[in-house]
Amino acid sequence: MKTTHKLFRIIEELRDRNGARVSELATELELPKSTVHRHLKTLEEREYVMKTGDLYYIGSRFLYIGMGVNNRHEAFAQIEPKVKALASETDERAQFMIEEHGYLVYIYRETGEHAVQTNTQLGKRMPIHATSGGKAILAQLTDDQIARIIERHGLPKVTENTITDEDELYDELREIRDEGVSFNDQEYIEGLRSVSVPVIKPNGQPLGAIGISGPQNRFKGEFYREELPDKLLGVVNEVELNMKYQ
Amino acid sequence: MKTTHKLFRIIEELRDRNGARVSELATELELPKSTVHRHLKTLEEREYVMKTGDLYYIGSRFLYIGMGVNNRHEAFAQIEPKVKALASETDERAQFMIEEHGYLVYIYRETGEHAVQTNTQLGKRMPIHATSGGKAILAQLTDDQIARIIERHGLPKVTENTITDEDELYDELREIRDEGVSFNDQEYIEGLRSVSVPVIKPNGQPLGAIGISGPQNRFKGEFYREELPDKLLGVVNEVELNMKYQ
DNA sequence: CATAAAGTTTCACAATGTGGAACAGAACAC
DNA sequence: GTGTTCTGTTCCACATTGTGAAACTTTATG
Repeated sequence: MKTTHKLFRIIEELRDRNGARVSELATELELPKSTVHRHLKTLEEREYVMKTGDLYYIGSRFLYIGMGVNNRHEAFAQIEPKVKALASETDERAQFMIEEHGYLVYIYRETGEHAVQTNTQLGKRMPIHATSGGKAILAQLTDDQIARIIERHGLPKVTENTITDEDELYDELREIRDEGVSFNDQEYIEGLRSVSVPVIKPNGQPLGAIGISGPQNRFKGEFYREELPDKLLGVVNEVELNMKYQ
Repeated sequence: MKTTHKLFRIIEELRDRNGARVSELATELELPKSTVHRHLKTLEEREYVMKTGDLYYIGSRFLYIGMGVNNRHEAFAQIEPKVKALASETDERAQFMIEEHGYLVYIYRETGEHAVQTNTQLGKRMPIHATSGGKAILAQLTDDQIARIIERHGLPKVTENTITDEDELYDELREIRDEGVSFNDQEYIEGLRSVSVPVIKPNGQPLGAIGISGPQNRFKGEFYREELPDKLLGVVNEVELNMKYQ
């Protein structure tokens, strides 16, 4: 459907700017002004876009639709407060992530008070093999499913530590499956480490992962290898039990 | 654009369910199965929708687009941590709201630890005349702008206390303009009170409002009438100064 | 194993979106 | 003030694109 593809190209371009004018979008997307104008007008009519003067902005209607991801599973509702609690207990960044279309996506994210930070990253996609949450989820999938994701996205190198070898990845996933915990040692950002634990549905399929991330100078030794994993395993265990017997 | 309208009807219906099948949407929206199917397939191709089995779900791509509202103004970035701080200081619910298409919309919302609550309401629209934030923003608009909003949405009664009379509303708005603070005494939900202060851009136009809400048994006396307004005015003043001299 | 109900594919048709061009309005320079 | 050059907006003939009934396939149900 070409009309729909054009529509989303416009929406995506609009999202990444802070306010855009018709002709700006038209030249950028190589579409006639009249076409862009018609699409924006329809979006405005539906209240998915806001216009002030000649500038168009993404409307909060998208935020409302986006919050619909919380309807995907009842367990999401109980996970959010648990993520908040983790963040305030550890004063580090805690997050809940899911896999979607072969990416890792942030659904909730909370940072301890001492490093207050924005929610801006919600909905952001990450390369699944370069994150602890992503590996935690991958480890719960069948070899077939894993292979399909690798085929689709490859194993692009992000930092020196990123796992780019397929066999190495499978080895690590086996380890994660055994331990129940996934670590990330600067595989996505230099100096950043993280721990994640997969949340598994009663049917055995992964729902997502809960994780904590922080700088390598704090994330080391027993705290990193024992304390944080234990904390996460406790929380996830609680979530999984509630899913079974609610 | 009929295609786009159909598309968003499908998206909106999908958002309000937890997982929907093609025929379910088709009968609900009175559209042929094949049409719904084609739209969903395009959405899935663009990764705006997720399919597991025969169930379709809203994809996190919408969340990503929705977070684009934060690009609307640089000041949003500094407001979020301030809202968090307000929530943890008061242990009540603090929020940042804007006006859009004549509605009041939640952009950030944080609740103190003792009443941990979800973000689910982000992007939700409220009747502008029945909220303290809405009235705070309205008070900053011209009579013309106010009239246009009232004409569009009316002044529907939500509770016994809702302002449904136009003159009464204008009186209250004048008072808010004088005091710089807006109160809501159970005009939207019985037993719920709130205080809001408008955030005004250097050009005199309102950016939005920051507010705190809570139950009437705690929100009374000096705390409600003096302490909370003072706290909010302090925060908003800081934000407004930063906007001027950044 | 038969029946029903769902998802998917197909295709002829026309309704719908397209985009060039013309028009209107604002900003700017001279 | 006037001409120029940007915008955004409107128009319309055209054909491309989306439509939906029907056929087909797959999955669930009795």
